Amino acid sequence: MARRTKDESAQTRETILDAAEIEMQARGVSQTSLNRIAQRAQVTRGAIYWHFADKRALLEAMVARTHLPLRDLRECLSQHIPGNEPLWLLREVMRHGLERLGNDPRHRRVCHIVMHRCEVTDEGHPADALMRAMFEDAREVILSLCSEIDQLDLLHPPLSARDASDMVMAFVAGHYECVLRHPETHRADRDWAPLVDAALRGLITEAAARRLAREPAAKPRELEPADH
Amino acid sequence: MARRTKDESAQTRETILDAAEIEMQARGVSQTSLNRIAQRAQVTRGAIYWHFADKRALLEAMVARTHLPLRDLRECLSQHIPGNEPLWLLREVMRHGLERLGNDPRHRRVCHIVMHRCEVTDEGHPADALMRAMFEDAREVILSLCSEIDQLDLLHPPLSARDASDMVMAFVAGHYECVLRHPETHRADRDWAPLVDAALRGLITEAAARRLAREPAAKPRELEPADH
DNA sequence: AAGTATACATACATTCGCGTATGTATGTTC
DNA sequence: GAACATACATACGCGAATGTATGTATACTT
Repeated sequence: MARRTKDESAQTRETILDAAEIEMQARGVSQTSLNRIAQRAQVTRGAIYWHFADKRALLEAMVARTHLPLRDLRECLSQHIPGNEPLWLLREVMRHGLERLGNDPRHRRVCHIVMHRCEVTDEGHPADALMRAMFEDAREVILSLCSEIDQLDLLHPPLSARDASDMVMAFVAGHYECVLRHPETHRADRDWAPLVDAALRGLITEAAARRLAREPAAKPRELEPADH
Repeated sequence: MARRTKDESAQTRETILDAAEIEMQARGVSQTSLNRIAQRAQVTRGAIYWHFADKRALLEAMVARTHLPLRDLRECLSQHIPGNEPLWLLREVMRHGLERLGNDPRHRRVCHIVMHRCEVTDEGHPADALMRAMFEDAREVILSLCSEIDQLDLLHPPLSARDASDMVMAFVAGHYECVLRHPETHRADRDWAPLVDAALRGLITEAAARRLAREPAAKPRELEPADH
């Protein structure tokens, strides 16, 4: 068989990406041959080389398919925070970032691959560049929120906005690490709210913490995962 | 040349491990051929196969060379905590775990390799088993400390000992992640004390937090990195 | 209805790294 | 000092994965 219709071709492309996700999650990127991916996708390597230049491009497409810039998340969430207060916004961003681990299996798989199933080299792996882009994107949003919080004098001394940002980044990254690498002991579908509150509580003044505890944030509507 | 003396042989072994550390950190485990390691160590692959069964065994030896069980760290630190109070002990464990990133370059390199330069497969990479062992070892110590803290009624409601343990693990893992993966923005030689205090502050009651703030823990003597 | 571009499948050449088998010179033992 | 074990170096065979070149049937264009 050959020359399917355009829709079917696009479908083939998705099938290949799905197969790559599953195989790479199980065996690691470098241990997953294009042949294995082709077999799972019920095609030959020829099809893969038709749609993607090489394994690197395949990986990039895989990540791009699920990548939701945090900037957009902030935009979206900010519409649901009364008064747009940065502390409440930050709480929602953190909570949503962690809940996505349990809600969005594709995000979870891709993060798993990019974080643990893929070697980083000094010349820069394809996925590494994307990791860094995502990290920088998140850091920019979080640092700006922390700066706003700092300007409201809500940070617990002697913490700076930069310190708070580092803490939040490490908090999220650490829980991603635990959940993805040790799923048997760390479940993703837990209630993250108490942990987010505990993390924030350490960063802000006692007064701010008490206000935060009194006002459990309004739950925003569910966000649809980025389809692109 | 052949048949060096026993000391020289041991020296060769160390040289190979050093070379493996450097190469694997730069290129990733699977992208580092034994040939490259041999070249850097000024030997041939024959020498490597004499000292190690295969690449897996080489990696294991590399990790074993720097692995310091957290259990031992706790033992060691507990001698310097007056009254052996679990909250202060936990603070020292966290602080020391992070400071080791800046102090012990070998530990830092090996952690970098095991966390980011090495693919995890489902059947279990050699380094993965060691990662899990280290993680479990740390979790056991930290969870037991959190349980003690919980029994003293120092945990902020509604947190359980398990919650607190998860938070501490994520805190440390997250900062390891940030420092190792993004060294240009996250330095390891910073002062970790304020961040450790902030993390703990969110986990414990306000009263306990105030007591902790009043008593900056006695700095224990430096620990020598695990040799052998 | 014919021609062309598309969407693959098939076949081939090349490279590369691993493991092992074997060679060899030197320390060590008796 | 002869025999043996050690600590490597050298050489070989192998499989596996990659990239490319080519074949081919079908959709789309005119």
